[in-house]
Amino acid sequence: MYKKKPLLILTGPTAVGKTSLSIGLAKALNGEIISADSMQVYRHMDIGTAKIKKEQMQGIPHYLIDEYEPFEEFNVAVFQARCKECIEEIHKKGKLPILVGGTGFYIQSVLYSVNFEETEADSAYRTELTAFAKEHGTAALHEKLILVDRESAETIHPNNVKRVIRALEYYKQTGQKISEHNKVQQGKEPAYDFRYYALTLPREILYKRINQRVDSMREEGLVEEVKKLLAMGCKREMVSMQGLGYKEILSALEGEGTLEHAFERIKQETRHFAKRQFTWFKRERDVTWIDKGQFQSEEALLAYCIQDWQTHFR
RNA sequence: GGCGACUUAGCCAAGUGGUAAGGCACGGGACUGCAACUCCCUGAUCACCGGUUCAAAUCCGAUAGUCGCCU
Repeated sequence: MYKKKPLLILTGPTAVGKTSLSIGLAKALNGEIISADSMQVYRHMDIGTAKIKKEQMQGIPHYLIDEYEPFEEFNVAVFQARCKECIEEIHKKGKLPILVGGTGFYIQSVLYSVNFEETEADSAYRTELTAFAKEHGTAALHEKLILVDRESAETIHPNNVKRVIRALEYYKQTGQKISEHNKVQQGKEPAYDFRYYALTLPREILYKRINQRVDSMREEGLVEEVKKLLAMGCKREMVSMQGLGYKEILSALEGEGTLEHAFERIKQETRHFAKRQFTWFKRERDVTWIDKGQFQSEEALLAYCIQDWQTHFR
């Protein structure tokens, strides 16, 4: 029995096979799926995000997929709020919410209930600081941070302009140090009876799968998809267009290099992304690793997961 | 068979006498409102042998491999 509300989390690097496993889990455990993916929330971005298709869902309800337009703003705070709503809704139905996706940052935000309420993105201030960094250099920007929040300044590398700006923004809006805020948030305990599964595969196999996936994206018409997005008015600067596969095709279409080259880059950068995901999940506490390579078949893998879940929350 | 060029880390590539730039890849790491983002860290003794020199990746000779041209 559960002491708190149950939550099953399934993650892992891109292209390990989260999607297919998630369907099996949902069916077996009477669950519904919430996507924890920063790109699949956008409509019209199907091929490049390897979004699950309607048929594949097999009737299992999916949340946070196709919920926003590519030009809408979406971020962790929005995700967290929406995700919590979905979890509640699913619980109300007496079903198990299954959070599936590769955006570790998003998963963290809901599992540990990181508090985002107080502040809001201040785009004017952000652009102002970005311009400042461009003019006076990253070191000068970093010095501003040293003045208000020495601790953050020590952790954030001066070249990491984005993070430096966020820390400054936080200070401007709240009058407090983001390092203090983070310290408080880090100590939080999960509000759920959860299991946090991270699927993994040997590097070489994963990389091969990534390459194949990118090839099939090309065959399925990723280029056409990007052209459509362009026709809809999507611009390079939009967060959605920074997605892997989109930014590369976009720049090829705008005359920077060939499509051939673009697809090579997509493969390369997807591998890098997978590596970053490993780094993230490795240091995340409470993760249960599941090496897919250990199992003879999908079924065996699924059976193992189901059993693990049930032995923890019988 | 002859002539010529080339041979620097997994790849690309600077360096032409004073003790090995850089880029990419691989690997590792950070990350608490842009996160599929952004950022950080990490490698060689210069094909091989011999010689010249206080000192050679850099000069000379031999060997091997690669490429080009010639008969």
